[in-house]
Amino acid sequence: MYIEDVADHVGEKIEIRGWMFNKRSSGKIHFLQLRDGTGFIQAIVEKSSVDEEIFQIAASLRIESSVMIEGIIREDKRSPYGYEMDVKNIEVVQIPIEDYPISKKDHGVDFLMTNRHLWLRSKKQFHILLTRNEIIRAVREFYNLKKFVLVDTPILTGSIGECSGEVFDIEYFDLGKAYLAQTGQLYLEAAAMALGKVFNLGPTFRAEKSKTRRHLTEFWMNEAEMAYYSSDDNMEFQEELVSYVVKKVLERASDHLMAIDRDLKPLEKVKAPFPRMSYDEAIKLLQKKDFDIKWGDDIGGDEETGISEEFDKPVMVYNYPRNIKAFYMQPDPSNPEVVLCNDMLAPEGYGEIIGASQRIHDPDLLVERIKEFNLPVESYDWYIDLRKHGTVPHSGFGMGIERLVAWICKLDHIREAIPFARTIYRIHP
RNA sequence: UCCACCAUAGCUCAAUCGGUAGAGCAUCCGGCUGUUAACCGGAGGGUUGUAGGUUCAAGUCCUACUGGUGGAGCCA
Repeated sequence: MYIEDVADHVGEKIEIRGWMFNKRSSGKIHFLQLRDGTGFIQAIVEKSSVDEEIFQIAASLRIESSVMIEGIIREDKRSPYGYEMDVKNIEVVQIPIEDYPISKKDHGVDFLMTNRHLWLRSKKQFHILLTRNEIIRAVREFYNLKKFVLVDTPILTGSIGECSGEVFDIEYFDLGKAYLAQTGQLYLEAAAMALGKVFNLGPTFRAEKSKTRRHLTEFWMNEAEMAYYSSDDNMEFQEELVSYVVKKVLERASDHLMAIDRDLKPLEKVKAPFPRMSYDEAIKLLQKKDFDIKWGDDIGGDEETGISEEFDKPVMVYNYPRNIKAFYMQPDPSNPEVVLCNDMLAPEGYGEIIGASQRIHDPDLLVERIKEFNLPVESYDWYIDLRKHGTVPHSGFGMGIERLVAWICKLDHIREAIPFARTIYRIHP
């Protein structure tokens, strides 16, 4: 029997198997706070209504004792959970052999991350992880609904993906260096030519020495690639995806969000269509707001916030200068200085959650651009080859799962959006 | 890689101008039949990150190092 189901068993004697995360005692009564992974409940042990032996066992329980407790479920308005259990029997699995390091008072970031394996048991982390679970479920659901095919892209790669940032490398038998994937995009482009509309969802790795609340060295990304999609089709699809995910999370996880004091009102406004703003317009807006920025500069974190605070929905900034974007992005036919791309900026200061573009489909242009970026043409042989066999315009994007979770849960830092965060100076636990 | 900040009890923090190291929580003992980070009384718990320097005297000032945190660049 799980705690989430107790409402259906009022008046019955049931057994809960879990952990005691807190205890309060008053000499002749113990209040045991229990957790079993599905919820929380308070179990009452009264000296006058149980055997002396059971009462003594309750007295001996320490924080995080693992227990199997039998009792009768009762509705009770005094309980924050609405239900309580009158204990009849306690079977101890283990009484902890060391003090539990995570106390009821505040802790620092360093200490909590060092104890991440235990920190996961805390209430806030419980609610965040269950919300993450619903977010990922909704993402997968949306792609299935839209008849996309899941294509799992490799994590070990030979050539370097975007060749932008730093990569992790490892020795790969007699073949020299292999690299941990920074993106599955190139592989999804190949798959889109076979299957039309494809997506992936998996870990990606960036060895950049970023130390901010928005960066991890290992993070989960959802990427999609659609044959015959223009940049406009791409943007329309992204706003549908994000609207769907937020809607489903509100349906299925609003209890978790409220438990961590997430105000639901801003999320309820997240419905397609989203506002769109060209890079040109964004620069003008930022200049009007006294940012020190000119046409051709990239839009940084503070600037992103400057733009997104103008709207109460995610905003899509499109068509950036070609020089500050990746080599594979399709130039705008009406203005070759910009490329057909877009970033989606989440509201409430959370910044970029999606990076997207239409990809170059012309083989000659692609080679030209690879050379322009001083990249080794040889390592892109199969990528270029795709353009020689029935090439078509196509578009796609990557969405950062942890950034999505951080925004939806309104977290201060992305490290709480993933069970075991990998940051530049931390790989343990 | 660069910039800024932090390091004192198991945890979170205090310690005035450089002058004998403190509190809450946790732990242990005792009390309490409705507690909600329970509460009340008592006890134990310290080479102030490491190494050097200035000084009659350093947790406090200076230098280096180590570890951590936030940010820039880069990105999801």
